[in-house]
Amino acid sequence: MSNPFVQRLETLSRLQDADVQTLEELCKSPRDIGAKQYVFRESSGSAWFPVIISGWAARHQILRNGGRQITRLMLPGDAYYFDAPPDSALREEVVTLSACRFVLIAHAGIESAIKASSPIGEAMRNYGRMENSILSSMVVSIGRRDAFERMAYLICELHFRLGAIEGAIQDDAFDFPLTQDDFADVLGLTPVHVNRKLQQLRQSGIISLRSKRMQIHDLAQLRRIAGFGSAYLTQGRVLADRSPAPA
Amino acid sequence: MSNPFVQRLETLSRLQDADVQTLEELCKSPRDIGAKQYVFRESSGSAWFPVIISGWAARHQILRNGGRQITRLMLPGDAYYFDAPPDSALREEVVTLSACRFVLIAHAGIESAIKASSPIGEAMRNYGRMENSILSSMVVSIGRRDAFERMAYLICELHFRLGAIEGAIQDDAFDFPLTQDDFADVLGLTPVHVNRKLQQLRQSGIISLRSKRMQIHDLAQLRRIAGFGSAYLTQGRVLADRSPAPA
DNA sequence: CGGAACATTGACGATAATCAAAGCGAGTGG
DNA sequence: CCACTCGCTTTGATTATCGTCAATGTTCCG
Repeated sequence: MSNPFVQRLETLSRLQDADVQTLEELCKSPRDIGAKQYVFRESSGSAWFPVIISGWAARHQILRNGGRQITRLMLPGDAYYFDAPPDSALREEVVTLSACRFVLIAHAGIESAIKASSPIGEAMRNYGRMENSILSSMVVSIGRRDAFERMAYLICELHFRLGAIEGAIQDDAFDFPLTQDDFADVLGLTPVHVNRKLQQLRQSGIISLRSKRMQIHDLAQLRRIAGFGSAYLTQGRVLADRSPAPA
Repeated sequence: MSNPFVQRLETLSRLQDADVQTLEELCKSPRDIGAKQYVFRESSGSAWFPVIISGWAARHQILRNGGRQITRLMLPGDAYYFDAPPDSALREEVVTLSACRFVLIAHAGIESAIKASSPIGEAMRNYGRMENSILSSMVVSIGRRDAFERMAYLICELHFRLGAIEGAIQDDAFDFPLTQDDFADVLGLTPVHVNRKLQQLRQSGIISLRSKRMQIHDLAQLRRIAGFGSAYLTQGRVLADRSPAPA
């Protein structure tokens, strides 16, 4: 089985064999770690960034009042490359949500790889685009979808993202290591509310979730509920047209 | 007055004079456009990306039910470079919120600039980092802060971002072209609720806002309310330590 | 002056949070 | 092997933040 991070970058840009070689080189000496461990924190400095090889992790922020918001679920092949710049006050942590295997890649290492090969640079920029677009969709979900739709959306997103990872999905079922507390912290809800909405999804026969295994029974309906894959573009005119925007 | 986009990139990486030259070249022939106009939409294709030179714009998504969520306020110097990849179902639009001047930069143009000069590539990656970190903080705000704190946070963020743009802030006051409807669509609230929380901020003497001009009277308190600039790192152990995470 | 867009206010309703307790299940130690 | 425990899930009762609906006011502009 090949490295999911390298595999990911291959889908994001047309890499040469030499590029793949270089990247594989950067990913050797992986480490294993249990659930609920910190992979990356302030004390790690910013000389390396983590890449998840297997298992799930999350970026999160903790607030004064003890509130916690997960800003990004990290699946195999995901990196914390586009973290806040070193001088930023905002620095997120990376925690494992299940047992994980990960590597730390030196920023210097990837920098010189980028300098040496522009497809790698392009792949990293495209990776950034992807992250950005996921983050945007989270903003939309949390900002404008109710709890039920939001949960449906996240499940759709995970199903979609895992689909790109070989062996992660079998017959619309996949491992789902999140506790309901974690789930709540992704969705911006309370665990209690998550529990209730989860029941609702189960009782509708759309999914089942038992012992950390998510089975989607009715993907089409799940997507309909979530409004997944259908960002609606407003009716309107093209660039620099001075007509008023639609209501 | 120099180009705010080039200026921005200069702060993000150590550019050579030649780099600045190249970038200025890419930014010639700006266009002017009124408020509530589309700067970028599906029909524009993805050959160019817009950069705001003056005025405010926004990236947003529209949902089936008519809901709208702004995912990013774009201030002078902001680009829509890190948009969703061309094959993504998710494509956001860019609308102006005030009269704007902007340029369209060809992706091909910036690509070759990046190929020719690695500091430009680094600057663009750092720009992506910045976007990413703002998006993350939006997720945290919308997910875990109540309406009052959230509004305070956004004002702090804008004050901070505008501070990097020369001439944008005078004595903690700045132009604020958003209607309460726009404001609501950034915050994930209803206009009515925005109105009420705005009153609350005004009556506390912390800000005033009249005729599209925001004046911050008590920045320190605003930041306290928002929890701005204080991402709390959890207590815990360093990398790959197998000790349990704190509760 | 008239109109349209925007802001404000009030009454009411609904979604989600809070508080609290009980149930379940997997791993541990006696 | 069974009781125990700890973490997680489930349920109920209550509260509150925020949304909805609707009307009135205000400002800006042609």
